[in-house]
Parts: sequence; C-alpha cells; structure tokens
Amino acid sequence: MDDIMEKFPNQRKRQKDFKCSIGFAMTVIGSKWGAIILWHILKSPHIRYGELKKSIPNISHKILSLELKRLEMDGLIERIAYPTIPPKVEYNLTEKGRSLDNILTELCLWGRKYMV
Amino acid sequence: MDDIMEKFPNQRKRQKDFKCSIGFAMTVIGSKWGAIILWHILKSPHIRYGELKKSIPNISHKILSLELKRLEMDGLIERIAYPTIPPKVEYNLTEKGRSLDNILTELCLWGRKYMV
DNA sequence: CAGTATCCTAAACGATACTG
DNA sequence: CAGTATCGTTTAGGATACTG
Repeated sequence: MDDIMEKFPNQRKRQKDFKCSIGFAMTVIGSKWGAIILWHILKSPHIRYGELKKSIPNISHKILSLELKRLEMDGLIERIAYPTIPPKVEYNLTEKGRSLDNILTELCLWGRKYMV
Repeated sequence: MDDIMEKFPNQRKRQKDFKCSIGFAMTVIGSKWGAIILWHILKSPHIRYGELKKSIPNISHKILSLELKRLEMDGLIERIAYPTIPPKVEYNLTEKGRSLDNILTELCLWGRKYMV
C-alpha cells in the first residue's frame, strides 16, 4: 500500500513549512471534510464507517476513506476493526482528537450564527 | 472588474451546499491562508498591506490580494484606503471578524501544542 | 461491510510582469 | 504602495468499478 501521506502531498509540506501554529492547525482540520468528520465522530463515539457515510451528505466514498486514514495517521482518531465477516469498523476520537472539542463546538456555533 | 467570487467558485458552492454549519465555517476560514491572515489582522489592527505581506512568510502577492478581497466580501474585514500618493491601505476586523477571536486563539494554542 | 484502484475535473495556489 | 492580469503547476476532490 502506498503511504497515505503521498495522497496529501501539500498537506505534509504545509505541516513542515508552517512556522505559524494556526497554519499548522489548519492543515490538520482545514480540509473540506476534515472538521465535519471529526465533529460527527465526536458526537457519535464508536460510529461505524457506513453510518458516518450516511450522516455526511455528499461526501464521496474515496474521500471519506482517505480522510479517515489521514486523521488516523495524524493521531486524531482511532480505528477499531472487528475481524468478522462482513467486517465491522468503528471510529473514535483519541485524546488529541477530543482536545479539539471546544474548537469544533465554537466553529459550529459560529457557522450557525452567520450562515445565510 | 470580475466578481471576486468567481475566483473562488468552489468556496461559493460550498457555502450554499453545506447544511452543516461547521462546513460553512470552514469555507470562510478554512483556506490555506485565511485563518492566518485573520489572525495577523486581529493582532495588529490597522495593519497595512505591505506589513501584512512581510509578516506572513511565503504568501504570494496574488493570494494575499485575493484572500483580502474575499474576506472583505465575506464581511470579516474592512478595508480603509487613503487616497494619497503613494496609496495607503489599512485592514481591520469587523465585528463579525472579531467574533472569531476565541476560535483563532484556540487554534493557535492547539497548533502550538501539537506542532512537531 | 468497508474498503482500494483508476481515471478524471476543477479549483487552489503560485511566479512574474505590469499599472495608477 | 497596493494592487491586477496572465500565465502555468499542483493538488484536492469526485465517479465509478473492483475486492477480501
């Protein structure tokens, strides 16, 4: 398997280049779907892949997979796979991921306030 | 002049499409440079274009201009132009922009904590 | 069910030159 | 000084088919 990080070349570069800590933070949660995915896992611990997909309208299969893998590599979520047939996979936030709770909540409130 | 929003086609689509308020919020501050620019203006009110450019390493001329224009259209910053020669332009956060203070500060702290 | 692999588009980003 | 305009590159994102 290719290294997942090769799928996000700029994201990696950005993490190295940014002296600014805000810039760094945005490389982690600032993708189109990143924050939304984290939010859903935060609100529904042990959520399964399929439910996650259903709860996020319009996200594509590929992007959800890639982002989940990236978020796992970034240490924000953990993936629990049960070796059953058919497979069952759950996602949870790690400590590092949960530390974004406040920020995500405020982002949500801010968005709700100013969304047209 | 072209409509500035044509330069950010997806950004606009995203604002309309997203039911999710976090998704909406990210379209506003989730670009590569958006949050950083807001942060610098927040920390240095009345900052001039040139100083802003100098204080953000690696940002290109074009992107800084475009983002400033977009942020102005989004109602987050205000632009004050003095009709002198040579011209002098200052940027400030609006009320709406300042309402992001907490989020930006927390993003900064989070990034500093977890940046390698 | 929970993914990969492949192919593709569009959008963000950037270097550089020019302007009032 | 503070921008535009024009060009080009890179990258994120997506449709679809296939797999253990």
